[in-house]
Amino acid sequence: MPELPEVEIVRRRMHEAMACRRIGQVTVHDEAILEGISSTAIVLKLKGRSVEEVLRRGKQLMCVLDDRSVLAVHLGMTGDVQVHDHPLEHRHLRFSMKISNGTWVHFIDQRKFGAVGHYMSQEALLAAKRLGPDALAISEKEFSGRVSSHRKAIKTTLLDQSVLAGVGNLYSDEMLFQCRIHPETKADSLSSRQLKCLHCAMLDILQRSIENGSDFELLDNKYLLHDRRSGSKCPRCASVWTTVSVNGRTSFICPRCQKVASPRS
DNA sequence: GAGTATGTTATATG
DNA sequence: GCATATAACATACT
Repeated sequence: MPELPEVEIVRRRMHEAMACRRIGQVTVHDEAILEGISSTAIVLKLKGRSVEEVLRRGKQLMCVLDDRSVLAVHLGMTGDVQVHDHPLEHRHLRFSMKISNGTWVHFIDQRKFGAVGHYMSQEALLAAKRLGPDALAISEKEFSGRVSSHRKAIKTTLLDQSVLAGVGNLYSDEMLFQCRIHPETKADSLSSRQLKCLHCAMLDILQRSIENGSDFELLDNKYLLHDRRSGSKCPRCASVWTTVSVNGRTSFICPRCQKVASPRS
């Protein structure tokens, strides 16, 4: 589930549940999801602290505590955070916190690519993870500058969280489709018009997805994500989607609308 | 069994 | 050391 819009939805849920409240009991159900810290150590860091706010940079969630340190939560491929008024029995439950108003915040993650950690400050976290500017906050000028400074494929560049943070496999496909750019086009060969189009398409699809609760069925059918399945068709020219592997990730493209723009050298 | 999955990162290569 | 490419991580499903 989680690219920027899904993570933003989780952030709002966590902020609502935790902001201006105190963390009580902390339970690590599976130590494998902790990054660089032991169960006992993270419990000591969190228990009794109050949460000031829950922030997000790209796909990284950050609970800012009253000592300025940060509880970092990353959803990985299959992570989710649920708020309940009770403890939870769940096969994939990895981490839980009881909050001072009596609710519980539960981190669930089937595949365990997600992570929970603790950092001395937001800056320490952002530096350690080498996260670029957030995709919703980056200006067109900065987007164009950063993206076009790489010579690898545009798709790979958009997925590189140190270039900009938040875009994943599905949303990058959408942006490239909207702008009719082939995912293997070299990033540094894009025109300023194409870069501008990508920035615009990025904001559009990310914002729309947040508003829709990231339910792709609610998107207009001009979007690839509305029906991103093999066998279905490009809404512009009715060609059947093709898939191509870029950087080891499956990419959906329209074979007619998204031609390879740069000759391979 | 093979292939695939919305993410990140360690390791290899040039 | 840097930019880029690829494998690996854990688990479930088709």
